[in-house]
Amino acid sequence: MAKNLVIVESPAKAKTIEKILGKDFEVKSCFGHIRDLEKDDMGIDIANNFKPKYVIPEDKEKVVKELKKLAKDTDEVWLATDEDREGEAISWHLCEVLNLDPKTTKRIVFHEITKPAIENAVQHPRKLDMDRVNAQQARRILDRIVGFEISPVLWRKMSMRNSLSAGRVQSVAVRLIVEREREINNFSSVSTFKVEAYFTGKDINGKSISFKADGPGKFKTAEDAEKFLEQCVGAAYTVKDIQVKPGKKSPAAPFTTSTLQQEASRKLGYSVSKTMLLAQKLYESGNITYMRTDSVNLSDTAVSEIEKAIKTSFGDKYHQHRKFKNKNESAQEAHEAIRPTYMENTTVDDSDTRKLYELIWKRTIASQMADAELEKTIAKIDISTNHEELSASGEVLKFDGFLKVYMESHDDEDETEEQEGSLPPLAVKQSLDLKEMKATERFSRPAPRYTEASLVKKLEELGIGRPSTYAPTITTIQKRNYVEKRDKEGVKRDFRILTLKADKITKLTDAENTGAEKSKLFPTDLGMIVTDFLNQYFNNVMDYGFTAKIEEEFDEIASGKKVWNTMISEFYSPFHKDVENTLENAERVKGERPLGVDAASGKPIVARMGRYGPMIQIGSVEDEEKPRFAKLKATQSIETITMDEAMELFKLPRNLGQFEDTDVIVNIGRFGPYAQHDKKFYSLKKEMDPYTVELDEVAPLIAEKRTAKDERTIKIFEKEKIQILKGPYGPYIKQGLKNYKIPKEKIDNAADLTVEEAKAIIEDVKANPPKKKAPPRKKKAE
DNA sequence: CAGTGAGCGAGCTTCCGCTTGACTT
Repeated sequence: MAKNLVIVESPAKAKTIEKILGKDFEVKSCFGHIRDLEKDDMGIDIANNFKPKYVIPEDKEKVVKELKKLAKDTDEVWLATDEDREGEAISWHLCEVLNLDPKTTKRIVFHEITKPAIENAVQHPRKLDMDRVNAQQARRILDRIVGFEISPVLWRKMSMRNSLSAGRVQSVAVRLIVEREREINNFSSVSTFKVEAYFTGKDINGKSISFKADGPGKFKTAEDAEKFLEQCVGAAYTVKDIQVKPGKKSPAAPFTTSTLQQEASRKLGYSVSKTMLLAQKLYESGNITYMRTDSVNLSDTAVSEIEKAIKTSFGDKYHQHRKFKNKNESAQEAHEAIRPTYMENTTVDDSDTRKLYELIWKRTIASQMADAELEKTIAKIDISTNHEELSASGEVLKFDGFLKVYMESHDDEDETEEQEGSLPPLAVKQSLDLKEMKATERFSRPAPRYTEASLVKKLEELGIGRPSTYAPTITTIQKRNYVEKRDKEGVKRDFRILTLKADKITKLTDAENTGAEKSKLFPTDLGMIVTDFLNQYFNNVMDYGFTAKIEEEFDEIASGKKVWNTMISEFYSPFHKDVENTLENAERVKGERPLGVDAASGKPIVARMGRYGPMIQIGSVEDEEKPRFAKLKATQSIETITMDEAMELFKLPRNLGQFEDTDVIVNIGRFGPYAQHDKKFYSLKKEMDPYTVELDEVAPLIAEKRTAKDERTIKIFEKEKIQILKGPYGPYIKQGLKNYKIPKEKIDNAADLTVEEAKAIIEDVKANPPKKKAPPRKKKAE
């Protein structure tokens, strides 16, 4: 039994630290928080000054039991959880649960897992900081109050009440997406004409050259652009002036959780959850430092390792020592930036995580490298026939510096113009030959829809959410069906081009695809309706500055200037009044939008939310005739659907005619578009539009799927309703709607199974059901 | 697997942050 027990949050960290501290220290992990507010009845005694009721969650009982035992048998317990607010609270909960005296128990902290940092921490223990703990309790209690008081209001006031939720973080995240969508819907694009001139000639060395110059600003109309081109007819062009300016680019800071998620999304196309999963793997295998961090700081040991790596691989002049500071004030900096543990490992063996690792390696090494040096040249070109001038610019890289390994991407990358190339060497007063001059119509664009990663960036800027919650928050708002990630097809748009060539102007119209988006976040109708409701009744909590404001108060609690229950009480009184007022006065929300009157029946048509999602309704339930209903397509929304689009929806179900003497009927069901034939259902392929698809497309699909089904079937025992089927994990047994796993020893000759054997397997599985994730529910209705 | 759409109301849902598991039907 070791004399000292050190408790940290992460088990991977525990292993590393144990090696550093040696045999007198046993290092264990508590796996994050070990207690939380009780789930029933808020877990807060509001009348008793918001006294929290803490319980140990079921999945933490085991680790708590183990820690209790170890703590009892050891001379001294050291609390080494993270230094931030949450970490301090975890230490306090450990005191409470392990019966340690918070006034005397040793509390140590370090921001990096290096030998000097840890040894230094052990030499300078402090005591638990109760002010900081109280700031965390206030944070936790406020979040519980907001979430658990508003969510039930939604259950009462929304006509669709399936597990709706609201919270300080998630509701604001949805609001951002809803408002961006409306901004895009209300955006009217303005077109301008941009002039580009293409020149040919000889450079100062007599070499043939060609380059491009930009026109004088943008023209508002085609007429203005044409007038300018007319003015250029017969003109001579001369280089009037050449300016050369030096420039430089600096590397970005090393990765935090948020910037890692953004770059992995832009450069590798990963979702934020995929990035975090892979980063976790790299962390557990000891390849990178902790991946949930808001710090851009690198340890001194890391900095000198990086320096060494740069100097040996690239040479001394590529190194530049840098110390980055956090822009974000809400950062709590309990850890280092995300970096490779060993810089000498330029890659990893595992193919899944390799790309992400190499990204981290490059970003880290670039952050300590020299600036890239540029030379920007701007040549002004005089037009003899008018007072305007053209300008050509070029950029030359004089010294690559950090660009040798890494270039940060930007969200609007595909929308910016192509990289500027170099400009050929020109002389002042040199004359140039115009090959052609073009005025091209360009359209202004609305702000782009959020990607998962750009939403994280925005949330971080607003100080909302933490590194450990970015990915789960994005999952939650999609799971609640407030937001969905999807692609959007572009639409064709015509644009005009005026060309001046050989002193003649020609006009033509071309077409481009515009507005196509990939993996963007769209609000659902539900998301919009819930957001509008919350904005109306809970504008304080929905305010983008709300979190920043309460964070200031948490800071005051942490520095001992404010008492936590006072802060919570000041928040609670007006908030709870809002809750009661809403329960009493708010109408039940249906999200109705009238579209007009049905020409055929004279009945009103509305778009609205139904129990199963957005739909169109013709007529009302009071009418003698039942109303007609149609479900909106996945890409349509109550807010933007037109009358024509709505009427189009009533064309389903469609009878396509007969195949093998039986009708083929196409419709959209719970699982998407399908065809029905001979009492069987066949999902339509993605590219098949149920509104236009024809029989000759669907019939082969039916035939094909039928044989596929046959191939999947190994054996059928008709009477017992037992099937032996081929699944993605190999053969399995199916009886009724339930599947049963075939034992390993019989799986190779599944085709030879007899009825009796199959029955025996089913009985076996029933008697010893496969273990499921322990469902902590009390009772569940079947 | 492939329907529904009102209102009634039993019985249910819900937050944010800290950490990893145990698993395929």
